[in-house]
Amino acid sequence: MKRNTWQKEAVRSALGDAGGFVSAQALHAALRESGSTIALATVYRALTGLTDEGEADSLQQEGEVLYRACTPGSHHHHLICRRCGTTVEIEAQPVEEWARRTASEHGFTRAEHVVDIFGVCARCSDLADRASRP
Amino acid sequence: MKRNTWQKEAVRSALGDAGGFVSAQALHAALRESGSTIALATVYRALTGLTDEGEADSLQQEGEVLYRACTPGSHHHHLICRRCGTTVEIEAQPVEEWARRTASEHGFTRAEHVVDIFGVCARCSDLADRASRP
DNA sequence: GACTTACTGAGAACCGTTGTCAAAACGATT
DNA sequence: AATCGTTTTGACAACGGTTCTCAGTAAGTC
Repeated sequence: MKRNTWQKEAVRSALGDAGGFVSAQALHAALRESGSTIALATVYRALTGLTDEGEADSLQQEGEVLYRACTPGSHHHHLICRRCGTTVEIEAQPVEEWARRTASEHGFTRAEHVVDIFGVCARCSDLADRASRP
Repeated sequence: MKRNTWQKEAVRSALGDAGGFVSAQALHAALRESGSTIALATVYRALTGLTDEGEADSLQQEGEVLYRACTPGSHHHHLICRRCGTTVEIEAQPVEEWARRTASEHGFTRAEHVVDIFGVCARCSDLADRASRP
């Protein structure tokens, strides 16, 4: 039987607070920072659980996996700031259809797709501009 | 000055032969299999070089990086078989535009996107069907 | 409160990848 | 063809993120 522990709740909550995509290690550091004694392995386990249950999305970037609290049960994609990790959830029916059509046109079955946009958000763009042109 | 070695050529050629996305380790194994004495580190270095020069595309899957020989200088996406790695290059102008528009609508700049479709190709589907219903 | 058993913490282990450095070899030059 | 400066290679160590192991802890049940 599945049990509820303060550790799982702490990870869920910290992931929510993060607002964007964060690594397991960053999340662990943040939790320790705020006084928690949670172990790194537990953070990994909790994140895996959340992802399996559809409460979190994950993506790989530069050799590490990033996690984010996501609207459960909804299929969506992400617009992610490369600088600060801030993320916007996007739905795009036309892209869904395009993906399905493209796959079946080539005889592919059981198709899933990865559609993510990486950029620099308005706030980080501003900061960068001000830094380079003072 | 950049030099040409048989090792680089061997990697380029093996990557071409692979036909789909393969890992550095798999490529190294294949090369050794066919009698080459090339070192693993060299395969990694060659693949990094090819990717930098736009002769290969790469993507991350399950904690490892996969490489593929690609049409140089063309922006395209991939339709990849989860079973055998076979890959089809796809161009999709509407998706490009959608990505650009979505990013700018949310104030994001310097946007790049990742758009890949994973599925099971016709041949692998056939094989799976035959295996389960003999 | 006692019991069962899932979960946690600490560290070792794992695995893909990158760094190090002496030896090899490419390519320009003579 | 022999020499030379420099790039590249190969073998292995090191690295970093993630997973495994296992004894100890604690959630939920009776």
